[in-house]
Amino acid sequence: MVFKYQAAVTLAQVAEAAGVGESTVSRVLRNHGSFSGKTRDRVMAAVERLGYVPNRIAGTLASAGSRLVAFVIPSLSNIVFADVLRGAGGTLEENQHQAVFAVTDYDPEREEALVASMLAWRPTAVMLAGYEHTEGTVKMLRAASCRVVELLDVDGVALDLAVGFSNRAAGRESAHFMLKRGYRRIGYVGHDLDRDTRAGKRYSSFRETLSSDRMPLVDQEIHAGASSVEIGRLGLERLLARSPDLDAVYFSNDDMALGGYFHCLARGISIPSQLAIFGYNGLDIGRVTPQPLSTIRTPRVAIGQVAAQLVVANAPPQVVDLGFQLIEGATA
Amino acid sequence: MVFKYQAAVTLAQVAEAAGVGESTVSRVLRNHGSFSGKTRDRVMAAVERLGYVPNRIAGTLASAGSRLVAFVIPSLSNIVFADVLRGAGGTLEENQHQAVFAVTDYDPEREEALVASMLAWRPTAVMLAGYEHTEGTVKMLRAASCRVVELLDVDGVALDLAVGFSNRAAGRESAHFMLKRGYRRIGYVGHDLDRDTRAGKRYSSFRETLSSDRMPLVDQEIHAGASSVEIGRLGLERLLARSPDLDAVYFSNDDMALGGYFHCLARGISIPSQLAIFGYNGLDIGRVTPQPLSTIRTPRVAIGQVAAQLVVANAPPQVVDLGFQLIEGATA
DNA sequence: ACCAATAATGGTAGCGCTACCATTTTCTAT
DNA sequence: ATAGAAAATGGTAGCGCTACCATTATTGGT
Repeated sequence: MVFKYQAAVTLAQVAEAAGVGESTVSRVLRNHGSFSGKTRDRVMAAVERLGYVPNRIAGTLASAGSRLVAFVIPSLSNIVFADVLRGAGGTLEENQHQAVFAVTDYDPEREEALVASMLAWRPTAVMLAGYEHTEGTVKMLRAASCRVVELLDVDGVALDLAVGFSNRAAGRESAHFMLKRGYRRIGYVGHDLDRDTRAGKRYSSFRETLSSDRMPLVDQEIHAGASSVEIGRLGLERLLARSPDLDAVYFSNDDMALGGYFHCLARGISIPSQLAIFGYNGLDIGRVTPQPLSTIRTPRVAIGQVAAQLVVANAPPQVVDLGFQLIEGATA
Repeated sequence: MVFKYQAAVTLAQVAEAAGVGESTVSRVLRNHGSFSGKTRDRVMAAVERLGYVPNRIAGTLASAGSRLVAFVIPSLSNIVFADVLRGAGGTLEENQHQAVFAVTDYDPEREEALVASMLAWRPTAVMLAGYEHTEGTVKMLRAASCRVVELLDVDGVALDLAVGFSNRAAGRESAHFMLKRGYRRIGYVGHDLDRDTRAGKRYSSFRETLSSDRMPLVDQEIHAGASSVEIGRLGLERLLARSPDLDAVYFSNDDMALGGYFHCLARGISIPSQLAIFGYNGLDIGRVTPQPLSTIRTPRVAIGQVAAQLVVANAPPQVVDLGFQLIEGATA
């Protein structure tokens, strides 16, 4: 048993009902070209009466642009991408574009497959996270007649447009901050660095900065899977079991850091005197904890907005570095 | 200056290059109908060589279904909808469907506009949050030849398909639980109930249950805007300033409850002996706090999965109640 | 070797719309 | 009034693909 409710009304039927030509209906509906007020009323009345909804599939095929913007992002659970989407969403909508998305789960092969499937919709632009893509993905995107925006990173060579900030600089500044505060036995708790390449860039840059200041990373605990509050808590527990004398820990992001923070609360480890905690992202929740989380705030919503603006304005290829802000909270 | 990279390759060009007819290429690409192995190799070689990407706009217009599923959701920042999308995403992808989405910001008028714009893509299905829609939205959806799924609620009359649980039952069970635990002076901290109608249903049902047990709600603090950890903290602070003798507070969701929890931690209010806290949603973070949050866990990912399955299977109209689970944490 | 199945292939009419051009109607200035 | 410009409208060829039908090549059973 199949559930189809009724055949869709077509523009031709509206034209017939309104007693005008198809092109007239099209002009009225798009408010493009000239037509009289009387005609417009007749057309709109027919549209209303028949419940006509334009078919954008046909419209797109007949004209040029799809006004579709494809987002191929690693995860939806990660608030970072939700924020970027939110930022872009508003701007796109104001400019009559529509967002389509697909989730890669941080898998480059899936990204390639999803980009291919997105390109089949002939989007105005494809938005991706970061610079690390498979060869196949890059080839397709180069060949495609659409804009490409790489988000949340500027450390590398962009395909076309890029909007983000430097993850390497974020790692470096975090390290400088912690050293300046006098922490000497620093550890790291992180998640899957191979897949989340931006976290990997922060990590290596953090680590290198410590080393070049002759204060190398004492110990680290890296979980193979995705980041989460729970994994952050567990990671810190394990790290401290091995290296109880750490005086500070750098986390791969705020979710992880929050887990570490909760672990300290539960175990009565006083922050930051016994152990300092530093995160990354600047999530809202980190501002409301009893002690505000020391972290780096990233302009996620703005990244989405700027990316969308560049696309709708068809701006020339460029890299926009929106920077970040170090938040001196109470945990480090 | 306009940036177009190259005109897209068409199926006709592939046919030409492979030395076969257009229909043969189409059959090979869709692996539908019959063709010889030799032909398939020739076609695939040409596809590869030219970098052909099928145009699904054209394909959809020529055939029937768009294989597009439209999500019109209130918010992306709210993890609830991200979870639902994640649940649906996998199933849809396995069945070669694509998710398109738009965000209403809990505004019914925006929902109406967005539904209209989504219907223009002739989606296979439209997924909405809850039962409360404008008259215009309902009219459009009834007239549309696509499936409609209302998510996250089953208290009401569904347009077509519905997948969720009873928010009224959730409010009722929360009240029963708190009464059973012996709390007598119960308060409520919530957010915008007019817009988030599901939170409104939980609230009124919670309140009625208390009243019918002759233990009416003592005080409440309701914030006009969206929910957040910060607003939860602030709400509890204000509520306690007015009614310091409360022994338990019910929050409109876990984000809000977490804010309340942090407030208590910061003020040294011991939980649950001095004040009990009860949330709603069963967010992961609530399990990792020093004291696990008492709350109701909702099957968000499963709701997305089931919704997607019903749509791809073109199941008959039905309401699926996936229930919820009361979590006896340590905060109430 | 011969006929019926069956497999493989090509041609082509739309899908519903927009872009473009041709035509008709209305307006404006003399 | 009347030419000339401007506004309003209609007709129709595609956009790139798929569904359908017609045609040709191949197969197997006798």
